[in-house]
Amino acid sequence: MDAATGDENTSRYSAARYRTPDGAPADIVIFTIASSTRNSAKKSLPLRELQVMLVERKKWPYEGSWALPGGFCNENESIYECAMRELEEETGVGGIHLEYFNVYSEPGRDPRGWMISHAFFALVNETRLTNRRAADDASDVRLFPAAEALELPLAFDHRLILEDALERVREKMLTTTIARQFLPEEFTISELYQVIETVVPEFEEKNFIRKITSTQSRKGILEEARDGSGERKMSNRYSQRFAQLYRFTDFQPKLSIYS
Amino acid sequence: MDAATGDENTSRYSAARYRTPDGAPADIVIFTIASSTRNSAKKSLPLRELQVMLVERKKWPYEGSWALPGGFCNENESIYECAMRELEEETGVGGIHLEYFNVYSEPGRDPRGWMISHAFFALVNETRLTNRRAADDASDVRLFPAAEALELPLAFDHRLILEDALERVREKMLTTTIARQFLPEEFTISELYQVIETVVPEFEEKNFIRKITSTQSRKGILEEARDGSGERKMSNRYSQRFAQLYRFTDFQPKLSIYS
DNA sequence: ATAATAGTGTCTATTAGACACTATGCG
DNA sequence: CGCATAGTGTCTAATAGACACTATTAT
Repeated sequence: MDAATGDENTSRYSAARYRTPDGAPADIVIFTIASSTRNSAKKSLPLRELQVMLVERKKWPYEGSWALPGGFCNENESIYECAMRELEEETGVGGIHLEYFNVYSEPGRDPRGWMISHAFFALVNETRLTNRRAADDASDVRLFPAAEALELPLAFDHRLILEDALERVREKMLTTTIARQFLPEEFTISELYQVIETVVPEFEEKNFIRKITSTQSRKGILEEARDGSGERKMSNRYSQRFAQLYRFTDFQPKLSIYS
Repeated sequence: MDAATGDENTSRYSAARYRTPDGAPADIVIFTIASSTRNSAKKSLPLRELQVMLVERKKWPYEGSWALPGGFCNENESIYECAMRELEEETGVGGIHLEYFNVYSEPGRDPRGWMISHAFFALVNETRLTNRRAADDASDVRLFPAAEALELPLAFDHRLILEDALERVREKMLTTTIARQFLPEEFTISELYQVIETVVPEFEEKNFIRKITSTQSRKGILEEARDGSGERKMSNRYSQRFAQLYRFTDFQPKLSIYS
């Protein structure tokens, strides 16, 4: 029941009579995939690495530590709006895939008081981040390789939050089409494969092209990119031979263990 | 960043300087499947119905309305512990599958003030609820058919929470083995099918027995129940002919759209 | 020619999916 | 016998999965 207990003698609830939380922060785990071109003689696929955005704290507590971006919710906004606002304020990134995934409420998790934190994750194409970072040159905001971030002494319970976010993103990567968040509108099968592999290292599908293109049950999620005159669009960005470009459809497959 | 903005002049954060939430409630959506025997001449499968537990509010606000069970979090417990405690206090049910699924924070959702509510769902075998309800005869706690509950003028935004919970449970029913929460340890394929159907009305698998028993990719989740001497256990609870009993294994299949 | 990626041919065992059929046991 | 559930036979088309093979093209 959405009511406090123990106020038998009055008809009206008053928050003043109870110990209430000292704040409702949102923390945001921003993932991106950084690409770096291999210096090989021939054209080749870039090296890709999963990275996460951290900010350096300027104040007590955890002054000087790296932390997830985030901030406190105001009374006139929802937690989701709070997360969007803070993301925009701290990274300049807006209008992106932002997903709520967990609450963190262990007593003592924040030395400032009783703070129940709400965690979101976001997947951002690296171009949107690099542009922004170049713009305001914020030296206290940095991208870290995910593996490296997990080794840092992060502020609060942000290491736990990051671990949970990673687990969730890996699951989502395989069960939904969020891979599109890391990819351009049109992409090659190799790029898609690489993105999945970058987020989920144990992912392996031999004959991936076969499955993705010719399997009845899966092919609904992708379609061949075509130009105005209906010709199939190709790219030789990463290879000598031209490769078919694909795009995600709006179809979201429903998975079931009872198939 | 997990810190409030605008306190440049002090090194220490103080919650007293900010507007803070007036409470952090947890709301719990308790689902059960009620079985009722059909009065037919022969043995037959029971009728099953998805039900949800509601409590009648005794106080302002929404006095007299039906609401989800729940209550306020204390400073010395996590939201999860709060939900477990409230569930135990209000229904006597403990040690069950309880899962966090969303936060509700729209400004104005609670007339008592700024309340950010945390929603859990629980799946409970009906025997655990009927026993309990018989015990304390709480007339202000009732099970409603899910469809009926959605038509009631529920307190707060509990209708929205219930809708979201239903959606989540339906998804989970098809992608995880939570069906086990509604079933006895050992069950027949028909029972399993019926449970899935009850929660997800559009579920339909012809040849369900075939798939569940002989499909390589799916058969890992179930195993035949056997007695001490290795004989296969059968049941004629619902039919003249004996049916094989099954049990869930500990295997949780990993689903993927890229299969 | 070679590197690096893109894509095809071909084979076998397994699966999906349909639908009709048999099995059980009791009132 | 007929009811209600349990389960099998049999067929076809589709699929998975492996592996070797060919294709493309700038350097």
